[in-house]
Amino acid sequence: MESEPPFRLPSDELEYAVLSELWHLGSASVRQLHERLGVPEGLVYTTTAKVVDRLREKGLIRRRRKGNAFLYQPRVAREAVESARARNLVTRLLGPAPRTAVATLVEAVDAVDPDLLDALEQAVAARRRFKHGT
Amino acid sequence: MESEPPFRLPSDELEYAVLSELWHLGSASVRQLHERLGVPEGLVYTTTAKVVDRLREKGLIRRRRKGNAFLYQPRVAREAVESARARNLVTRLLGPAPRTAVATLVEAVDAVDPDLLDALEQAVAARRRFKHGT
DNA sequence: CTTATACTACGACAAAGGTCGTACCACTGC
DNA sequence: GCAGTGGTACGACCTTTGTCGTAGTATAAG
Repeated sequence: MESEPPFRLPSDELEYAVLSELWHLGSASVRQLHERLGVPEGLVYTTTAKVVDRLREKGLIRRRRKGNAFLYQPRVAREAVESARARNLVTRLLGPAPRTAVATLVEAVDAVDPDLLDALEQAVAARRRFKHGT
Repeated sequence: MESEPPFRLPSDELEYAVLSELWHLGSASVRQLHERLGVPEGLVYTTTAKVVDRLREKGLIRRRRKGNAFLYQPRVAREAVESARARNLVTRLLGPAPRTAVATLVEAVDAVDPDLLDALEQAVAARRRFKHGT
């Protein structure tokens, strides 16, 4: 049993990237976020600002004034959002044939980075230990 | 090296579900697809038809006349699309900290169905054998 | 106080997908 | 041939996200 999370998931890449950056930095202005994410992506300042704004609408971040600007910081735990996100993606992937899908998943992980096969194995083992230890 | 796939990925749930059903059935009319997917979802017939239409626009399925209606069938291999889809999702999930993300991924899989931990482990082993054998 | 500068607020538009509704076409039975 | 039934075509609307542009606001410099 588990109640619904009190936030709306950041739906796509840019939103998620901004939120991630905020988790990383702890707190940041739109300017900072823009320099780190918007500029490399060739975006205009107000685009970044808009995304930040929408994250705020979703209750994922909060802000406080700092001089003429605002400083933003996450309002939700990284772990909570990432778990939800992962479950979301995994649920989509696993369909009516989970075992086949799992194989495809492993191949995909391997394709992205072969070293992750080890990480995957270790993570499974760790998860097992965790479950037995509880 | 690998060239881009000659199709646009089915982006979201319903589109993907319809395509999956087509893979399953081999070939089907809109009516059949609607009975299997649209009706359970409480959708109207033309909604299903529209989705089928868009899949055709994307080159994912083709059709031939059958009486007054059409029969549709997949135009792309299930494996190809599913691999691309899996890589897509995995790429999103793994970010700047892949190892952490892998752990989150494993937890998500376990959360969806504990039995899949075994499947995951086996898939990793199978993947290893496959790589070494090649 | 005035002006330049940086920042915010917010409206606008495009693309995708989901969802319908309507209008039109084809076959079937009389 | 003509009506009825079922199928297709397609336009329309809504929501979400990415993307800007513009206008207004607050601060800092002189």
